[in-house]
Amino acid sequence: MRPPGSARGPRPTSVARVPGIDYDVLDTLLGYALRRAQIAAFDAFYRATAGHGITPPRFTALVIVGANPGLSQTVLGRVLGIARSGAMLLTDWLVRRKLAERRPHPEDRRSWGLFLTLRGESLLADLKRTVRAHDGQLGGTLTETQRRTLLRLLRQLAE
Amino acid sequence: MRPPGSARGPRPTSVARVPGIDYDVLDTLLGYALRRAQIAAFDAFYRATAGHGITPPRFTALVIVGANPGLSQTVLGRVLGIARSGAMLLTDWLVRRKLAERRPHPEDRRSWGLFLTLRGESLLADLKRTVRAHDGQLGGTLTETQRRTLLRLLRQLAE
DNA sequence: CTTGATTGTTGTATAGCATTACAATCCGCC
DNA sequence: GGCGGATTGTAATGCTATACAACAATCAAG
Repeated sequence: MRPPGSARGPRPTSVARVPGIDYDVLDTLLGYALRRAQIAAFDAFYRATAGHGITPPRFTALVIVGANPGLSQTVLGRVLGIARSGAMLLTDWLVRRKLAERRPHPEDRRSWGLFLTLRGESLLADLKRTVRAHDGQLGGTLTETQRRTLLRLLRQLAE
Repeated sequence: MRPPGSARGPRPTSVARVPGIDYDVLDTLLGYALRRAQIAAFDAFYRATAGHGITPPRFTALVIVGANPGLSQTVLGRVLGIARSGAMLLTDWLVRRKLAERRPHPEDRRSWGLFLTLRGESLLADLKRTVRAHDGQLGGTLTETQRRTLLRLLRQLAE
């Protein structure tokens, strides 16, 4: 049984193929291959951040706030592709964990500037290391060249 | 206002990069590139299936049932990587839309065999065409060779 | 025939969003 | 300088897609 408030994070979905099943057209679709690959990536991410309650959007938020101190919640939401209300909930979570803080924006009294706390900086540094390590292992069977090719093609795909 | 039961499907998340933002380490992570690419792929899928209320898992379910008639809900769940209860809800949706039906399994009175209806077969044929077309356009700027390379690398990544 | 596993089902809970509405504030224009 | 429209954060509400646990019916193995 899971204590409701504990840092647990989501459970990774299985990526294993079921033997004896015909996957038909799915095997020719980029979209489906992307989904499977992303499940594997999520699995690696989950292992890297186990126990911290960190999810991909939360990690992204930490990185973005860390690299762009003082940005507003609205901008954070746009970066993450979520609504303002969602960006606020996400920020609430970071603030509650004392990883980030809202400071009054010097030039706009409607908005906050977001900053990492020392604790946030430190956690982010740790996370960057482990996430990068697990992301590297992700292409376990991929050579460094293949990895770079994949990265380039993915980026090109997303325009 | 959305009529609750209408076929509407989820809204695609934006994939656009926000100018003036430093994405820091994210740009070196396969996991992040995968996420962005998948958003683009989902967008293409959404356009392909607009108005049918079809989501990726539903499409996958249609394809799998179509190519493996008579399979059970439990197996369908395993293929999709979801719990049995979820597979049941998904099946309920297909049955309600008269796209699939449950027939008593000849050898196991606990389970159902899943089959597409004629309507399901026909919709699936349509969907395969449009989804494949949009999936092809997905790599708009990708050459056919690049597309095949990407597919191969993605498959290798997911083992 | 009994014991343990499996299947579908139901009920309950949760996370993660969206949508809408609102007050405070900003900005451009008269 | 003041007014109207846009923008910001926030709150309230709701939905969707999942999970998990518990249950009866059924199967399978000894």
